[in-house]
Amino acid sequence: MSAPIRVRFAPSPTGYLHVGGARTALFNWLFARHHGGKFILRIEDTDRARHSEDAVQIIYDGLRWLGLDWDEGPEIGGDYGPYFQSERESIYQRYFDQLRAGGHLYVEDSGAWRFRFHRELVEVDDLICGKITFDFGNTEISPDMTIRRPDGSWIFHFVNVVDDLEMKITHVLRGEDHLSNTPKHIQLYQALNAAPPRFGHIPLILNKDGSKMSKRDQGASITSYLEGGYAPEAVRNYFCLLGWSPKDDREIMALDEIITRFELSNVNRKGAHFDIAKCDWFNAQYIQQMPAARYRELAQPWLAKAGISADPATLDPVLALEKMKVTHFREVPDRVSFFFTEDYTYDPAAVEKALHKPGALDRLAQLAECYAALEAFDAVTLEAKLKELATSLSVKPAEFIHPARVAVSGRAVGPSLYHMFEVLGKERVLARFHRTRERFAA
RNA sequence: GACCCUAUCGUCCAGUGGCCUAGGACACUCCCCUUUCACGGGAGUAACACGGGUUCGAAUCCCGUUAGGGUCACCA
Repeated sequence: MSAPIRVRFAPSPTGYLHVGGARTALFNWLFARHHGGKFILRIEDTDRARHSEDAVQIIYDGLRWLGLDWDEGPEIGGDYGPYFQSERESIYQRYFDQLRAGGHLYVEDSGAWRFRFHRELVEVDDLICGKITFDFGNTEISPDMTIRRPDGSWIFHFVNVVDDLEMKITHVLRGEDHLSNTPKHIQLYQALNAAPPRFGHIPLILNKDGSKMSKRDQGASITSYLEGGYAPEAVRNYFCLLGWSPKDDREIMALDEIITRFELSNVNRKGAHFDIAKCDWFNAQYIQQMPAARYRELAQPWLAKAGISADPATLDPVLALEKMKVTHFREVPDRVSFFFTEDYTYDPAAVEKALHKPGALDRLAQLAECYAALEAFDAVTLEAKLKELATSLSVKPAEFIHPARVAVSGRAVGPSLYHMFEVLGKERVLARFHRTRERFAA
């Protein structure tokens, strides 16, 4: 309890960051932040052939996008580096020699080094799963494990333990897939005359149907969220609730509240099935509640990609119009594109239904005339005037509304008509009415 | 195959022996709001895997079965 808490996320640079890995990183980060401890990032690149700059970058990008800043690790430094296993050769050699001197190792004919595992009962006191006893007493196959290949390179189990030891990791929070390896890791610590850290195994994330989540499955890769138009705060909130619960019915929670309430004892032991629909709901909720500046910030890259750029004063009123309807930021450009060009396209079905109706173009002319006389051009006035006009001509407001919507946006669906008018402004609205009448006359 | 973990609505969670004719959320259906599309509000469908115990009483404790997952690599 007295030693400062140190946890780590130790991914292998495989070219993508799996949602399960990200969630493991998140829980480690939450645990560290909750206890005022350190969160360390270590890159496990012993398999040198697979190491690439891009692969490492994907990990950094994913973690940073989720807001998981590391206190020690690549690009940050720290007192226990280097933080790439490929650069820790001399450390491994030292521990290897210690193990060898202690008589814990033997060589195979191939030249591979194996660690001699004691065939006994090993108890793991897991922070999440509780006390678990592994019986290696009468197992048929050898529990011994290779720790070094004939070519001198190191195997995961060994370097992982050595690094956790060297980096003074106090709590190892990792995926449940490592639970069965834990007794072996514990024996490695014992052979090294070191006290093992505390372990906590987090249940895995599966597909919604319960199958294992692989790279291609929807939502499996963190990159897919960056590219899918998600707000990181929303995705992070959803991930927090995958396997952890505050034990009341709160779901949308500020990060501070989650940090305060995050306890390992509240982490579930059951594997979670991933549901992208709920993740989408979180995203929509966050977007709805988002301040205009943040909303603009997240929408801007998507707008830029669609060739739309404008200053905040112009952008914000337009963006506000559709904010309540957006689920993913990628939808934004299409929803607002007609505000930024006079060359917007007309949806044929909408034209057929609203403009090719007998008298539709006349309604447009009448409404234009009415609006042209207006001083104020705000939504409230616009609505009142349109309804007044309809009443005076004894027609339904819809007779005006539908043609006007298509005239001004080219589509049958969109923002509230009057607010759309207001944002567009009198001049552009009247011009669009006029242009539409000319274009679809006769 | 051996060892280990798990088991409440389709999904995520609540429930730690009586407050449970099992609660919330997503999704789905219907209604209201809205002369667009959404948001929002309301209602509804829907679960304690099975079998034995323990107990006055079990979703909650124990055992077994079944099912799912994981590990047994010179992958991490």
